[in-house]
Amino acid sequence: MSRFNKLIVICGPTASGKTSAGVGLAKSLGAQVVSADSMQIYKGMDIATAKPTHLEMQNVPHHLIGYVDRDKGYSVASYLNDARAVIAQLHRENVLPIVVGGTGLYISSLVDNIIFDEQESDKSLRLSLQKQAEELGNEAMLERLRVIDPEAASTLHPNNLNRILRALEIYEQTGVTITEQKRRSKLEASPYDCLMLGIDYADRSVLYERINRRVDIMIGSGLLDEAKNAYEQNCLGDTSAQAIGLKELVPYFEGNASLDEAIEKIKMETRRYAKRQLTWFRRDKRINWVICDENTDCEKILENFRKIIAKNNFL
RNA sequence: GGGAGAUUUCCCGAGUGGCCAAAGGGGGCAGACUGUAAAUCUGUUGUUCUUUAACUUCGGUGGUUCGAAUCCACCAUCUCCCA
Repeated sequence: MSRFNKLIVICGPTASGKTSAGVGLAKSLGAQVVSADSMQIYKGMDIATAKPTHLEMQNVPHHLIGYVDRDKGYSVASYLNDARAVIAQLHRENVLPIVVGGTGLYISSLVDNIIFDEQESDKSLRLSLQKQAEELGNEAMLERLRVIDPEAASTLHPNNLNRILRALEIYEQTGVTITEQKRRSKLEASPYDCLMLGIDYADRSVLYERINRRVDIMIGSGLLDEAKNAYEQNCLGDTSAQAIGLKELVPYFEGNASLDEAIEKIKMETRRYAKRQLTWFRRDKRINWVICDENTDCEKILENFRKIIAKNNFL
């Protein structure tokens, strides 16, 4: 049976065990891993972004990890270009790609085959819009959007200036409203035959414990040095600077927080991030969830994955 | 031993007689999400109830008052100051 368009996705919140489950599944299927992680794409920041180590990869080829310079911007559109190319190549080689990651927007855009234009975002236009927003206020900008695109405006809260400006930016740049652009982006059917697997924990506090523990391990593995280097070299771009685990240590480096406070902050932000990921993934009804507790190990997860694959007659 | 001050809902913190289930922030929970997404933003947060509502709550006990988180007395704990 040909696998030429098959795709398995493993998603879930951070620290849920995606990486080892992905490797395990890939090994047993002769598949390869394609990361779907907006931060692991960057070079460096290995510890903060919890990139799989050489050991953890167990000789399973991993794609889209650590290949973008940290000062470079990146976006869903870039990801889709990269991921589609890698997946196409694997399909040509008759290798099953397993997309593993926690960036919901990237995953759903890939799975749903969202089409973005070539259009690059225009920095100067965005700056000028930001300036106008400062002078006129959010409401005024939202009002402006309401005139050109009432549908989009009705879904946006005045406080969400980023989205309001993005919508205005698209229109000024292309003459097409974001609503229309969204409609067009969804016209092409997905080329993939996709099975989505998710990992979650029955008890949220178990996940949070895993997160806390992992942050401690990161500290033990040298997160401080990694963050200090990034801080001193000031080498992060707008996107990579958002990574949790680096920015939270800056107050400590500058003497405005104790190390413990900074570490607590990393844990807290990671927990909150995990929660947002769950909110995103939970609404995707295609995901087949494996619900874990504190005793679930990787083998158990793999067993469940295999059951789901068999039940769906996927391979 | 003497003096001054504190104790508020998960946390911090406002509240000095009714408009207080109690501002604000944090956290928690829920949600949104198409080019920065590990970001950005929203709602909610004593209990019961669908609600107008009712009930319990502001260290403890008792009191003053039509009415107390707010006033008084005593007790407990903590902080500071003088010994």
